[in-house]
Amino acid sequence: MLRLFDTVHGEVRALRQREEGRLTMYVCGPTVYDLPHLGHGRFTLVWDVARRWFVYRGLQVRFVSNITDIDDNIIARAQRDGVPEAEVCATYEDAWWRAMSAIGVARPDDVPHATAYVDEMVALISSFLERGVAYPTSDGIYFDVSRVADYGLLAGQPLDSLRAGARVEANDEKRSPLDFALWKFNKVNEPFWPAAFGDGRPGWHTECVVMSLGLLGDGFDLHCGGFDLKFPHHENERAQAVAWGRPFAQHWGHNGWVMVGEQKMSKSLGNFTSLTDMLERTDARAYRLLVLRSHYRSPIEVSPTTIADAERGLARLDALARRFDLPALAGDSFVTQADHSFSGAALELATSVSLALDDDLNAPLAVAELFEALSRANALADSGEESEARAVAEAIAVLFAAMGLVLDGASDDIDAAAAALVIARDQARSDKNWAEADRVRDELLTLGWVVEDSSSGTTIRRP
RNA sequence: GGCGGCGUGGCCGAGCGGUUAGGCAGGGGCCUGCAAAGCCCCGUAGUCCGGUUCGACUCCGGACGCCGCCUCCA
Repeated sequence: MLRLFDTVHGEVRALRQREEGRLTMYVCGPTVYDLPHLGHGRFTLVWDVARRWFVYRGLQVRFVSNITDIDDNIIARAQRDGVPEAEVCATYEDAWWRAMSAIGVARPDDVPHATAYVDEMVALISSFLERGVAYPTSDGIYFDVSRVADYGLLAGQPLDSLRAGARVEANDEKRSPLDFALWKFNKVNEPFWPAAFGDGRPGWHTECVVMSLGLLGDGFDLHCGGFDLKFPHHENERAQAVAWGRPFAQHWGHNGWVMVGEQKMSKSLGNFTSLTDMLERTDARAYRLLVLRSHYRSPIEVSPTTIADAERGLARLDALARRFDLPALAGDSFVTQADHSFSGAALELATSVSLALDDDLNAPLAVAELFEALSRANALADSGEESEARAVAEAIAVLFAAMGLVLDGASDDIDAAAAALVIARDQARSDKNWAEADRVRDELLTLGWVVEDSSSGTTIRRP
């Protein structure tokens, strides 16, 4: 049984499905006004792993994640760069999908764009105004949080204590500092949509509630995002759903953030590294492995040291794939356990990995077991037990693929010159001409190849 | 001030009331002509102070330290 920590109840509990065998999940996506950073990489990887694992375990998953393409930050960026808002969105949405593709995050089943749902948002806000749940001020329409009895459910504290902690509010027209903008009236030179209550643009919290309920329907199963979205974003989405009279997400999942030194990586602190930059100097799979090696609810340290650490681990996995000539699985497609049957040691491995991941996505434990199995597979092969070894190695590849990590055992393209050197070295070795063999090896190393000998002769590969 | 989380060996990072986490780095060994890759062995950690217990890294209490949310943020 799949179990997952639920933020509302503060405990790991069964992940139920509204409809048996089908899981509906919504993950809050990015606002496209800048390059994605490592934090975006982490949350997308975490929930991509979750999605893939649920699919592996036999669920039919409908995964929805939005693109926020209207927002104050986008307007500010457009004005700064002197280009239309739509161009800012197009540029950074493109960068987003490139990065997602690079880190192997599968495309959501649906990618709603906020601007395509403005009519629905306007209708919802009108109904809130009619019922007195929302009220206008000089700059927009606000939601009256006092109208939702259990406001603060996700924050884990009652309205009063939230209000007590609220920082000084610039807008004294708001009835409560916690009231949030459903709609912002446009200023000069700002994009707007027409509305009876005043032209303008929707607030962020309204976008997600309309899109998630619109695509997944009442009482969908799982709503995810970073911990920092818990409050106020998710709280406010939920408040609107309550006021709307529609059952909302049944289970809430939140992931931990990326730390830089002792601080959270964030836009406001400016201490972020863009995912795009990192991918230029790192195998994207190393970042996935790094993410998998800590629990999704814990903060992760991303530094040159931890990335290098993951890269070396990855190198061992790839070496296994080369040794057993394992096929590359996953990537754009999903792996399901129904497509694989294991027995013996491979079955034991699959079982313990499943137990780990079924229990609140304990990927670090699963990875530990897989690395243990990696040593076992090599040891079996070293002692000549080829078929046993192969069975374990294949299971390792399948189980990593179930978490979206593709092992790369492909051989590199070897040019004619290098191929000739390999032949020369094999000749020298069989002649026991060690000086010549070493000279040829040095030459290969100089050309950037890693040289490995085996009983069947010299093999070379790129580092 | 309110709420939540964390403190594990050189580094990263899990589970568990008593039996090995795992990875990286380091040391020793096997294999190898020498390497590389691979395998085996090794350090035997748990912020501090109390308590519960036959026994605590694991439960309870306290102290200290750190991080986060309460404002846009994944």
